[in-house]
Amino acid sequence: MKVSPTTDELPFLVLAAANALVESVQSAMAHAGYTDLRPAHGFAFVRLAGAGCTVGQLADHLGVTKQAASKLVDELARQDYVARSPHPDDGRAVLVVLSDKGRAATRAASQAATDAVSVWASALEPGRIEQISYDLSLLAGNSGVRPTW
Amino acid sequence: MKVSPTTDELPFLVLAAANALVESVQSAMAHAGYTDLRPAHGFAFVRLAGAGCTVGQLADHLGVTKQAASKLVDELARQDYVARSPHPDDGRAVLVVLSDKGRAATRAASQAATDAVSVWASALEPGRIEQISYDLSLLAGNSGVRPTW
DNA sequence: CCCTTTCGTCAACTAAATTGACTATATAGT
DNA sequence: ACTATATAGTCAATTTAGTTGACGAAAGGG
Repeated sequence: MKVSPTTDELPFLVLAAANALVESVQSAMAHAGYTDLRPAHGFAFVRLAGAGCTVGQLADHLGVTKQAASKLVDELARQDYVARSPHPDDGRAVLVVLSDKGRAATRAASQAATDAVSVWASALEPGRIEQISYDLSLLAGNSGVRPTW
Repeated sequence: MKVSPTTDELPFLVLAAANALVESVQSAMAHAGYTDLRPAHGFAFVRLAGAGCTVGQLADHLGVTKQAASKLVDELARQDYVARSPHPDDGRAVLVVLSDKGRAATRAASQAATDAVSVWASALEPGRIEQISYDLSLLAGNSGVRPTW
């Protein structure tokens, strides 16, 4: 099958764009004083926002084992970003919830991400963003946000 | 600043699209029998294709230390994907070049990536790909392809 | 020629995941 | 109600992919 030269570069562009985005958020967070948070923590916050979730659900979201998720929660709890609370419906389970500090960090990260794409969006023709969102959602399928590599 | 709901999801879409792409290539490679290669190796092949490069150049390309790159080359050499040859111009340097097997793997990976975006492209309106390439290149800036997280 | 820098590798250590084993709780079958 | 099995989470040991530090060999500039 014949493809345009552009098509060949596209995989690299998608990768590079994702990197640029994460680096931008990471840099903004570091600048805001959150030097003890890595991107993986940000991905966890996404799932924890709202009512929180169990360790197992967090593990599924991140695409790692329950043990790894448990360690991540340990870390975040030690730094006061989250708290473990007993699960109301299941005595075995642990409900992990964001603390005030955790919610503040989540807001900062979310804002940083929105800023990054806003700057980008302003460099594009109006309406292009909606197109791109739709197009990317086709490529994304049901993949999670967490890179497994 | 006010942003559309779409803008908020965009960061996740970009990440998910990148993941889907890498997973697709990885899966195709595994299916083709390359079960001993990880995405990091693929990123190395990109740089090695053509005349090859030194360990230091590879390290720069991958965004890791020279020591880490040296280990990666060890691994690839043990599996016969690359060979170390003396550098023609610099007695200290090592020129790392792809073997026949390495070139075959590189072609397979490249084809898998092209296939993935081709399938995607065929689901989009004609001409949209060129727009997306341009738009993504703005977001990508000069970021490399290798995630540092 | 030295003196300094650069290229690559060896070694030891670290970070973040894995697999395996175990306890406590929940749930299904009889 | 009682036993059997499955599930949630954690502890421990191991693996993996990277790091920092130290070094020898070759290059290059006073």
